[in-house]
Amino acid sequence: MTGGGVPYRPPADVAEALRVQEELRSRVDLVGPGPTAPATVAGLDVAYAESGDRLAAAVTVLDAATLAVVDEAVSVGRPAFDYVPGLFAFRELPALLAALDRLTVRPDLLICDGHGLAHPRRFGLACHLGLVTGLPSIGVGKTPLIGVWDEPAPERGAWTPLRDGGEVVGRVLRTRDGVKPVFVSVGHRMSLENAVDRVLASTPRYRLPETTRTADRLCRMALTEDRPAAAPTDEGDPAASASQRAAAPGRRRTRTRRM
DNA sequence: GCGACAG
DNA sequence: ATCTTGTCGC
Repeated sequence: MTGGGVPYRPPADVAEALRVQEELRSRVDLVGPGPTAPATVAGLDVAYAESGDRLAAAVTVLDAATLAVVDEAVSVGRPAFDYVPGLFAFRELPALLAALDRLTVRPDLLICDGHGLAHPRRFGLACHLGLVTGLPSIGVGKTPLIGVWDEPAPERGAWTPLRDGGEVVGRVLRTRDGVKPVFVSVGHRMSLENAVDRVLASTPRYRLPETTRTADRLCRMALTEDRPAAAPTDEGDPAASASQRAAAPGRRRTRTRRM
């Protein structure tokens, strides 16, 4: 599933990570325009354990028309890099790529949980993921990383340009009446206009795209199901036995793999 | 120099 | 990201 793009190279330190971004940024396709009527759309998200030393990455593939989940995969592992704003992708990419590798279908579009072009070096997670997979990708951030903008009108579909250093790097988009807007930017092989259309098409009811929501639920569940055995509990404690039941490694229809 | 800073 | 209590609204 990962094939088709540039090989992923894990950086050893911050200096190397910065070099990788500077080198790859020019290879991003900012023309697109990308699929206008994709058959499938994938959502990607990562959940962390409280300790912060474990994470689960999930990919869900949805029928773009019905938004029903048609495929999904998870990968459990450890953060691959320290969290540094701007270098965030190196932390989650290995796990996300492992999950993508386990899909049985190659999605037509990737909707990422994080920014694309709206990044200090114009190479956020969505760009990196698009380039490595070779797939069209969009970045949808819940909070800003860079840029200035005006508040969009309160109606769903309203937007204002997100600007940084004199250039438009994305759009601040209202996906639902009266809710906090999201930050949409191009990842790879997509036009900004089409990216916004695809985000709205995958956001029929809630603030975030259904793709992101299904992936979010999946990785959270994987983190719980794959957790080490719980400490001994009292026999008659209903709450304790309930939590054990939930954490018990039972049925698992999703392809999960430890990294 | 000081603060901000995707998840 | 994750930890958190209540609260407002459909």
